[in-house]
Amino acid sequence: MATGTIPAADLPGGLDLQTTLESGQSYHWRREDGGMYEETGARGGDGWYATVVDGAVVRVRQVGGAPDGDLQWEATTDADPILADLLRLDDDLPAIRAATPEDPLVAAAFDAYPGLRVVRDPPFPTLVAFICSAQMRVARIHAMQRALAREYGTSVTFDGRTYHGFPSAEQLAAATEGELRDLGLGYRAPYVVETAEMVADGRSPADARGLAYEDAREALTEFVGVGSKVADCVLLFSLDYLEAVPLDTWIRTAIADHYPDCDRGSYAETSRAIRERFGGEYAGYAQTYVFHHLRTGE
DNA sequence: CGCCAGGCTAGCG
DNA sequence: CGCTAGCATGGC
Repeated sequence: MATGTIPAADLPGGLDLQTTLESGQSYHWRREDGGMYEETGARGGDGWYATVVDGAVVRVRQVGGAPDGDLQWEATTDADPILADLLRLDDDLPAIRAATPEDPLVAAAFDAYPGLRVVRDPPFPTLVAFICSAQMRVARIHAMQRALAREYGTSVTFDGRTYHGFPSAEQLAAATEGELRDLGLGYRAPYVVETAEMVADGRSPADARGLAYEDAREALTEFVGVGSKVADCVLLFSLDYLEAVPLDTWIRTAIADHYPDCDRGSYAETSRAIRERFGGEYAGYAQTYVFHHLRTGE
């Protein structure tokens, strides 16, 4: 078993591991202390989180408190580069904030969650998770992804425990709509099966990389169950488009309450307006802070 | 019981 | 183009 420590105090802006993993952007980590990602879950901070990437198990926790406490990890391989990638540890949070126009809501959101980072999750699992996210609460999206991993993913044993990787497109394409409905996916079940089949046939969501932002969003909507909002989530939380601002119910409420002039009617035009209001290049970062701030009730 | 949750698709004008 | 009905499920 490989182990290591990453001093979060050395990262620009630090890291809040729990908030980053439980703020509704990533659905591929599990808290090992039995926590269920309850919306009002206890904020311990000393719990382990685990994920499986390319067959490797990675377990990590933060000791000493966020945002400066050390990250301790245990894994089947060297997890330093994996964690740097998944948690975007190279992002310079103070520089990102400095590039974001400060208004009262944005300032309050940044102040409330120092060390919150946007994640960089693998493309296919992210695509499936956000197809499942339609009209669904965060805790239940987590439950769906756990069920998919348990039923269709490859199991890995590490340190005496069994972990389940998220299923590949081929594994998920072998599922039937009825099976996924039985797992509680509801009307999203056929979307997931059809998109898995598309990816198994060679069309990866990662192919959107390299396209201009709005072209990339259009390209992703070719997958079944993927509209503008889900496409923006995949672009922001997996494909490095930090300017993407997913317009979900919370952000639409924020626009109505705080930026009414940004409501231009259509998704595309409202998206442009709020993206500009949030400073363009890192607008998705501001969106992530505001989303979490509003959703946790302030 | 009604309402809501990180919306999308198909079908219409 | 834009607009809307219908769609599953569980928690409060």
